[in-house]
Amino acid sequence: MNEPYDPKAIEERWRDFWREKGFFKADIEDTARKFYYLNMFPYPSGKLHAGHGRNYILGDAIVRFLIMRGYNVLNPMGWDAFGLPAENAAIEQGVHPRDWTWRNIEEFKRQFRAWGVEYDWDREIATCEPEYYKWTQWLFLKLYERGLAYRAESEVNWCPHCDTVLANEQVVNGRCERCGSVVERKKLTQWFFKITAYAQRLLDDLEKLPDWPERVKLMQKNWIGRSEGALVTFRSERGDPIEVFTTRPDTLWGATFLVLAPEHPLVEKLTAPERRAEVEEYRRQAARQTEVERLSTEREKTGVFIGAYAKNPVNGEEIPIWIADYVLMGYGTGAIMAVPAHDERDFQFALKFGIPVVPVIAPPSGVARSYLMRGTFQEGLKGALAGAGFDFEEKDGALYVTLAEKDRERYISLVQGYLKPGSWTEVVGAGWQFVFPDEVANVGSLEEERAVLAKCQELEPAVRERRTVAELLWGVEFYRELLFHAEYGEMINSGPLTGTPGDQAVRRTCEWLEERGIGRYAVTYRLRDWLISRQRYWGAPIPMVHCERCGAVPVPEEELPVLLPDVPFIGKRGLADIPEFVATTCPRCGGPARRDTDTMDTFVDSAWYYLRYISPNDEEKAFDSELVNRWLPVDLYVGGVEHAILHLLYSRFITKALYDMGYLSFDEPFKRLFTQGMITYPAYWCPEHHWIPPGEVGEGNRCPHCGTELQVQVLAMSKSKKNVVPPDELIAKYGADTERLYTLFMGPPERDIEWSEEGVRGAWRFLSRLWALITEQLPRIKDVRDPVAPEGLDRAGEALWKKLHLTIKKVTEEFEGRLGLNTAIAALMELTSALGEYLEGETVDVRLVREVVRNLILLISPFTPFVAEELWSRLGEGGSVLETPWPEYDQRALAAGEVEIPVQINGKVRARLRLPSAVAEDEEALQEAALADPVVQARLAGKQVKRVIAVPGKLVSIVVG
RNA sequence: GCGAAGGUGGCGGAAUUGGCAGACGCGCUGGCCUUAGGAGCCAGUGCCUUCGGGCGUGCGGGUUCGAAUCCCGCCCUUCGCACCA
Repeated sequence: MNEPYDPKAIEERWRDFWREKGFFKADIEDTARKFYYLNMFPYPSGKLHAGHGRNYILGDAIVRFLIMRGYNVLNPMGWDAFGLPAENAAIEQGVHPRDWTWRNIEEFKRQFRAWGVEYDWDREIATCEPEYYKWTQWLFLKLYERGLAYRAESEVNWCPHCDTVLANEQVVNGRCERCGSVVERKKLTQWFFKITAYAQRLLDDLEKLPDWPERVKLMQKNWIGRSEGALVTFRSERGDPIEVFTTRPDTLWGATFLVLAPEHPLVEKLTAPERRAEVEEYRRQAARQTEVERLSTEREKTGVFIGAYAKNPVNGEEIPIWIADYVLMGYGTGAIMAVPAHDERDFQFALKFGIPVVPVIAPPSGVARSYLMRGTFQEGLKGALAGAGFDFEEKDGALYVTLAEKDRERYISLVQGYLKPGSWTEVVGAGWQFVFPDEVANVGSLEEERAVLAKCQELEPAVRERRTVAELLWGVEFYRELLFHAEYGEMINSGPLTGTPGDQAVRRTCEWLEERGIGRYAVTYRLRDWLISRQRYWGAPIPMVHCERCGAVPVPEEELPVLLPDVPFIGKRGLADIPEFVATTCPRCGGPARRDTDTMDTFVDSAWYYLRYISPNDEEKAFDSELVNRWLPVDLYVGGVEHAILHLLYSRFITKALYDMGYLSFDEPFKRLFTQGMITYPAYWCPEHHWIPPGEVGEGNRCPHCGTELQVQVLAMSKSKKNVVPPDELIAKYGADTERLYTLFMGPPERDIEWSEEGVRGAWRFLSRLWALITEQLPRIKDVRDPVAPEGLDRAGEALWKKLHLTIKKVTEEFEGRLGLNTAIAALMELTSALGEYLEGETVDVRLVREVVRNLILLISPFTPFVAEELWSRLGEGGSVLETPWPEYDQRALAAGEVEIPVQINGKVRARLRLPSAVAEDEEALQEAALADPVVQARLAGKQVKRVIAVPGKLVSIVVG
């Protein structure tokens, strides 16, 4: 028996080989055939687990492929090294965050080496080093110079546990993304980056990114949240302008109240004295509320009337002003016009607080309804309705009429004649009309609404407690679904614009408003400015000084970096707890001043790091524009979807800002983006002992500590949930190649997939088989050097030869295209099996065996580089696989030989023909061959052939009667 | 609620200008080897079957010689956003 496959014996031999040979070093000056491959750099938080492999092993395989294809590959790695966990560890364990961080970095590097994952380590960067964050600070100053960094007081998201503010993006469902605490709202003076100035370009330029996943682009699009509409100025009774934003200016005539956000600055000024106490109370309550409470969707609307009125500029109506927390200060103008007839939220609010509703848009359905209460009409109406062709139902003596809008007038005049004195009915559809025996009244304005209500109440005591017409109609179930709709439609009850069709309504109204100077077309975005201040120690200090005389003064560029003070103790307030850091002198006037004690959000560090890799040791500038412009945009950027919004949007923003400043000649940093899925694994939860490592779980899913039955969930591997598989153990048991192979084989790389120990063994078995097969053949193929051509081969040989070349094609195309490396590996497994079968045949051509073995080794080397190098060196061709060109497939393999053609009869496969490809590719010959086949003939006996469809190279389909 | 992606054997998944459904791997079954095996090797493995064949890609329709793939209508799952005016 041959030497068994023993990864321990072979892997260590190659671990330093590639590095020593310099295969992964990019030639930075030569961009003729450059490829910038980039993995999102990690936060060094502890140890790598098998789940991380999804990203790094994939990247390593791609890079090895590219190197063999002859690319000059730039493939750097670094550390997103600032951040809260380092600081927390420091506070808990008394170690300096830098020491903690570097210890983790060393561990990560050891694990990369064990995996055979290689980088150009000369370009390593760590964002926590002064040599790096000096330039993060430089970036801040550049943005400040351009007016893109500013300081403002604002309501911020405050995490009480982390003692710091959070960006909107770091608040998930009202909770801190990191620790899960409920986020509070607090007013603080903070630094912001003006990303909103780039909102439109960030949105438009998504079009320039055809090689990004649609999903990611859509998420960014939603996040930016552009909406078009109009800004319209209402006026208070005293003439204060109140600007509102609306996407539905066509509903302006239906505005029956205004709502301001509780924090709106005008509230103070406008509130009537007698309403003040209640308004103040509501505002206090709103401020106290957490995001979670405020955002809970189920919540009933709340709000208070502030005792003031505003004039609707389009029709002069006086409408009440309310405050309510469903209006957000941070979006639009913080004030809305409420059109209850055409906005669901406004409708709920109006119904609850008894505010009138006036319909101003006809529903596109063109359907109207009318309800006739029992006893309100004379006998004979039913017959008349039926005779006139109206549709109605009768229930308990009441009539429910459904009519088309065009029949409205006809219906009204008919029904009016049958109403008993003192009764009425309504027609609810495109507008609401009340039909009395003596008149027809429309609800087309607030005035008319009052009049109709008054008349009804006079006639019918039972409706006297109804506050509005809407409330009255709401009492009739039959009308409810027609009282509010949010669709576009013909404008009604809208003064001069009445009759404007729905598809022109918004545009025409905007024009009309602009002509009169009442309002104008406007666009708003959901995107807010990027809050970058953090009250923490372990981050890049914001390079600003606060001087009593000069105000906020930037630290001069030549004084950078503003170093983090080297202190043994870190307080919870970060730099603000370190007096010797705070005290400084003003760079402008020389007087006493205080340093800004905020550090920057770590997303700032990672928003530009891909530029630094080009010249990581440059002491003169952040990056070398000339070289950066040649190497970027990054050709392929690979990372997790969790960064789809934050990191990627910020990086795009910073790139555009630097482009505008003239530092860059491109304005999108990442040409192609690939988001790999996560590896999941069962996680076990004990209510008392929390997360239990899967290895410790007892019989029947019991907690090893208390015996409680555990809850099992399949979740992304993560240290915090204790459901990780450590690579060290896998490598000790199976070797790194097996882990690499399984990681890439388990499924398409973009999908989330559950880790399986059995699957790992499958990969191991395959490698063992491959090893045995090749080492057995080595003695007889080692010295063979003659090339092989398909012509001289027998049938089995030709089939294998063909398989080889189809495999080369398949693997190459997966690497170059969609990265479905799982199917590439499947193809390599097939080729291996085919080789095994060939070797068991009668005649064996050693030239062909050598050719297959040689290419098999090369093709599999990106996946399993250790075993590939080992076998390659034993094959005796010399050199490394990494300096051997990637195999090219032979075109002839696509055409040569015989093919199998299925024959369908009435849609079912009834025969398979083996035909020379020349016949299979010729439509007529193919058809003839199919009809001549004995199996087919037997099937067709006694039946009439109606039609024959021969698809060259594919199949033959016969239709019989 | 809005938006997107997806639904294929016992499991992960293959197959997309419409052309042999289930590649490859796991698991399972049987056999071999072994003192033993949670190792390895070989064979089988979509379901049903009266062994002719029939049925099968979430469900129901449709287009087509032919549909996992295209069209219409539902159901379910996952993800993102969520009072955004």
